[in-house]
Amino acid sequence: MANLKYSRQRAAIKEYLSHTYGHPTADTVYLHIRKEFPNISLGTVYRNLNLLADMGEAIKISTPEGGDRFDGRTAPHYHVVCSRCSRIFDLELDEQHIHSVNKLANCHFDGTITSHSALFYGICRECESDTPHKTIVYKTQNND
Amino acid sequence: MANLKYSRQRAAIKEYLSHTYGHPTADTVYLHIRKEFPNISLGTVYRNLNLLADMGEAIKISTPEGGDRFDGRTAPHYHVVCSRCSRIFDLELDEQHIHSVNKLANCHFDGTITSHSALFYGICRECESDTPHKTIVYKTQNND
DNA sequence: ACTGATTATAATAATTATTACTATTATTAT
DNA sequence: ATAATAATAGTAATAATTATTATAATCAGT
Repeated sequence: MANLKYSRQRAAIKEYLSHTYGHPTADTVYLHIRKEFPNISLGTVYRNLNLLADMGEAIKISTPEGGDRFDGRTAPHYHVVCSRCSRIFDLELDEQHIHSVNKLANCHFDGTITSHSALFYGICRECESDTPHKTIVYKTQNND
Repeated sequence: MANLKYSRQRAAIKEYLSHTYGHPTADTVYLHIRKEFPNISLGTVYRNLNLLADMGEAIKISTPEGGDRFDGRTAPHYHVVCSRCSRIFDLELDEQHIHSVNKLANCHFDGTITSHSALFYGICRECESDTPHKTIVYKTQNND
């Protein structure tokens, strides 16, 4: 197996991830780390983000729109993506609930389930406030 | 508003989606539809898959590895991706459970939650049985 | 059925997101 | 300090998806 060697770039990326709550894309991480390492390359950012995710020191979030996002908070938790502003928020749920869902899923699957991720869709408070009089389409049953 | 016009290509795509359980990628759909429409273009497949998803007549599934997948089964349900063969399976769960999770999430989010998707990770029965020497399945696999 | 308006298509080009390659540099064990 | 090895920057390449455009299919009104 490849032996892991320390690098200041990776340390900076991990440090940045652990202090931001914005669930940044690789490109966003790149733009921030460049302040400290002006010559860092985007490939290095990608490699280290994936490395951290593989080691369980970060989480990779895939959404139907846009590129993958990364989260330095590794304790199991869910995410909400706002359908208006596309920002991603943490959902504060009992961790016990997440484990029980894994168990429940295991009972209904022919194989072995190890983990899961959940992505919720909705409108964040800020976006709700921005357009208070707009018809809320997502709550109607029929679309026309 | 854009008026939707019938197209035989879109009808064939929807028909194919509703009869396959393989959660195909756009490329897989393309390869199948080409049997009936040898001149169909991949762009047409993408446009119609996204159109169907936007209309709620299909579901788009994003996974950390590989391209998006599509599912003609629109009733709320979860998915399991096998970490070995990368195939995606439906998870048979009580639909009531899915609704209750939305409610629970709403109580813990500052905003309004409308829906969610969940992707489980694990090993399918087939891969569990096959032990060490497993065929490598690439992300562009053709499964139906 | 014919005509015109509009949408969809095929073919291709372009874009976006990500990974691969390689010569050089940084880290670490001896 | 030296040597071995992993990581990096810079760049090229790939994969997935979207945009463009001229032509064809659909459909509403005669």
